[in-house]
Amino acid sequence: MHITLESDYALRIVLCLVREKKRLDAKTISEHTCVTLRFALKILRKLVAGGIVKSFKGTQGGYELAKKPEEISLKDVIETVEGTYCLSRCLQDDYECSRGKSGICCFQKAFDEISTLVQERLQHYNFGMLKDDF
Amino acid sequence: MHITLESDYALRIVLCLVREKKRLDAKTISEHTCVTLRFALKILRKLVAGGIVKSFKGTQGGYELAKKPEEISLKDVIETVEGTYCLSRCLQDDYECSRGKSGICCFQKAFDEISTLVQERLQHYNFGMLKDDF
DNA sequence: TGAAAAGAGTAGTAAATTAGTATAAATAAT
DNA sequence: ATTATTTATACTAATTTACTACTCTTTTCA
Ligand code: SF4
Ligand code: SF4
Repeated sequence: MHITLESDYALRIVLCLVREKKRLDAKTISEHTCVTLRFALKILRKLVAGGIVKSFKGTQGGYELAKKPEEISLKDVIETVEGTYCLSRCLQDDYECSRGKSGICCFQKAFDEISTLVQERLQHYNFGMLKDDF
Repeated sequence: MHITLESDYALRIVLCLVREKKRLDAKTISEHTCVTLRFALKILRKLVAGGIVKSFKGTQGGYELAKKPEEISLKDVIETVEGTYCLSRCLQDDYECSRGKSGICCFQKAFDEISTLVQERLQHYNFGMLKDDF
């Protein structure tokens, strides 16, 4: 939902793979990104499940990008890690507003509009654009 | 920083005052908004400190708006409760990125641009516009 | 063929933040 | 003076975030 440290780590990890341009093992990625090995492994699993990176087991294993840098947006990475972005938890499917009234409220409409805007902007930035100026 | 339940409650409280158009005590506000009395009192104090509502002590005391509805934006209320809005904690003044490198990073630049956009939109919506369709 | 080097999966814990409460003090109206 | 109200500080509980531990599986290559 929100952008947490975990998303930030995920972005760093993807950028690391973009820049090194070769298969890297989790330990190397961890060192390059200042994310602990265990946490990096956990995040990498999400990125694999999300189709952003490919993994290879065994000796000489590691991780590679599954797509071209310009095909990976900030939104792709963040939403793979956090789920759909939204400005307020009110917009989450399972959230039930404690105020008794039914129907859509004015705040919700505003939050929804803004969330869409944020998603569009996050979609706009991709790793093809970003790779050269970290 | 983010929009939490507390901000949401604050918005409901302000809208309640906008719609009732008269002095209300905390208990009444609490009932109208489905926010517990104690928590509503706490939020009301922040709104008073932020110049959005005025308080009156003693018998027949309570709270009134300190400004016209159209002069109160969603941003005013949210930032009074949460502090300056930002998309990622990276943008907070005191945050220190754990990655060793210095300088501004590409993600930070994107986050900053998007945060500004969100703030502009939150500023755009005010209680003059919203009061009639809750 | 089996040891070593990787990642996968599940569960757990610790830290931080959010949400909410309790209590005592101050103030204003009557 | 009494009562109805807000103010202030401190506290606790619940939830979420951040991170770790342990065990299992897969792959490579001597
Ligand atoms: S934005 Fe409206 S519907 Fe959503 S939680 Fe707040 S009051 Fe409820
Ligand atoms: S956005 Fe960049 S500077 Fe900010 S926390 Fe992430 S890596 Fe660090």
